[in-house]
Amino acid sequence: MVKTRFAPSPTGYLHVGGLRTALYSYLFAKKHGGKFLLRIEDTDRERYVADGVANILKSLYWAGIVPDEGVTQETNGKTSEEGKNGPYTQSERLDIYKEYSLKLLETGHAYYCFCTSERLEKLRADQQARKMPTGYDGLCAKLDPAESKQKAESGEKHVMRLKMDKHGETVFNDLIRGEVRFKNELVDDQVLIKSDGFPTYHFAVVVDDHLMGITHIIRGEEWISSVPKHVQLYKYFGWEIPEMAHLPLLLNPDKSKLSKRQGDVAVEDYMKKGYLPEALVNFVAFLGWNPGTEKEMYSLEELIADFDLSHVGKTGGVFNLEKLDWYNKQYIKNLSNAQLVETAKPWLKEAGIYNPEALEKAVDLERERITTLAELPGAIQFVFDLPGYAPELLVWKKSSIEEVRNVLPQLVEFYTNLDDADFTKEKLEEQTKSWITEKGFSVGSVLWPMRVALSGQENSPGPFEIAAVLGKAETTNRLSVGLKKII
RNA sequence: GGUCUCAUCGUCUAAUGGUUAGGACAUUGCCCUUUCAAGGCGAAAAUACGGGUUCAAUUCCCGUUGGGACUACCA
Repeated sequence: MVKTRFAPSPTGYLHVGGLRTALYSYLFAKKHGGKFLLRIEDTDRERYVADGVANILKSLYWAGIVPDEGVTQETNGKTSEEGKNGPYTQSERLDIYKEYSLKLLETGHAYYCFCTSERLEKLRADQQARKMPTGYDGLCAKLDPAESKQKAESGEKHVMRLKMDKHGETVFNDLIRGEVRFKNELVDDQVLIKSDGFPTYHFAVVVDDHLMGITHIIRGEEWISSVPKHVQLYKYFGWEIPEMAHLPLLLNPDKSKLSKRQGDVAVEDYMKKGYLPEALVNFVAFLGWNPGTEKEMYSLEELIADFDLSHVGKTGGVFNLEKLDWYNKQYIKNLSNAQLVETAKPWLKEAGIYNPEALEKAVDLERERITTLAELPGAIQFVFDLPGYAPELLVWKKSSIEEVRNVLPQLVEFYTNLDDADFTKEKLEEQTKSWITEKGFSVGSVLWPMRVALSGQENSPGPFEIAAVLGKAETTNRLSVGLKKII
């Protein structure tokens, strides 16, 4: 059975690139009827952020990417675990790494290293100065194993390194790039266990992926050059090597690796700005993948059905905000009024205008005009509070103030005589337009001042839609307010 | 510097030997129209360069150039 995993480090937030990696892993697993696992790689104590895990989980669940196994989130938001291969947080698996590292030591595939960071730095500086490839020189590999074991056990500060077999080359088949080969002589004797007793990524990832039964490793391209070390480890342990797929990176507009410096990279940022999860997921899925057809609106379910690693491209994709905006607009447009009010609840509440009943109609006025949910309260504000506006705004460019003075009182009178039941968009439009014809006015000379009087804005939805939302009393009231401004 | 890797409109991409090189976003023209949106119909816009292979190269091979990743007791 297919089993994939996403293994983030809790360094603060979920990066949009991470979201895409998680999404592809999730889609691939679901597509093949398999399982998607979430593991937390917190072996770097210096970069650890306290609520990092909760944060990542929150973003993932928001996007609809729910793990079948590993670290999960309960409905109350609490973090928990699911599955029999745990613990799924690396800092809780230290004894496991120790056990396996000792096995490597016994078989002579690893060795203790007592080199100081000063020596390592100097070594590297020398190599760089001589324009040589950098890497550990293997000094401690020459130590007598028994002696070195005693030294380590007596408490001398040490790390454990992989004794890399430098002969030949490592060849593997990447599901996205095809055959990739590395000369083993250039592969470093990677540190496996750090001096603080924690494993490095390279060691933990191999042990965990094997123990947790991962069949397909889908991860970012930045890992491709460390594959030889991992392959070596698999071979030393006699384990089966999982399939691997290295995804191209997400890029800034200037084509550099997507970074915080050039815009928002946290999923949380987009959440807060009022992007819908469906839009972000759809957008991010298409950054590097396409179905090979011209369909581009995809729900998560549809993605699962059509996703295919063979349609994942090899080139890095620029994170293009304009396209994301377009997707967001599409998804907002497709929401029902009730759904729109509900999904925009946090922003409406913050603006102090959350009231489902009153909002359902109002929200419909602006749905095609907003890009994000965060814009909604500001956009419909005029429905509740008529903004102040300059009297001149009431005059249409092809009309005159005299004409407004003539038209507006008659319009107020006309609307005063209508029934409340006439205040629907359709009826209002029909009746008003025939009234305009009857009176011999030009359409714009009536509708422009009407719209401005009702919205207080230069740009707004159409006058009939607004009037229908406002109702008879408020409509005639606002019309009268406008009239007073120009008398 | 070394290793790996990538290269189609501004951006995301389709086309895996034969197409007027297709679509989407963005840009832009027109229509609709009381404004802004939305919508409809158009336009402009790409195979990095140089060699091969082939009757035929976006497509296969080599080189050049350019980009990116990695090169930590970070992931």
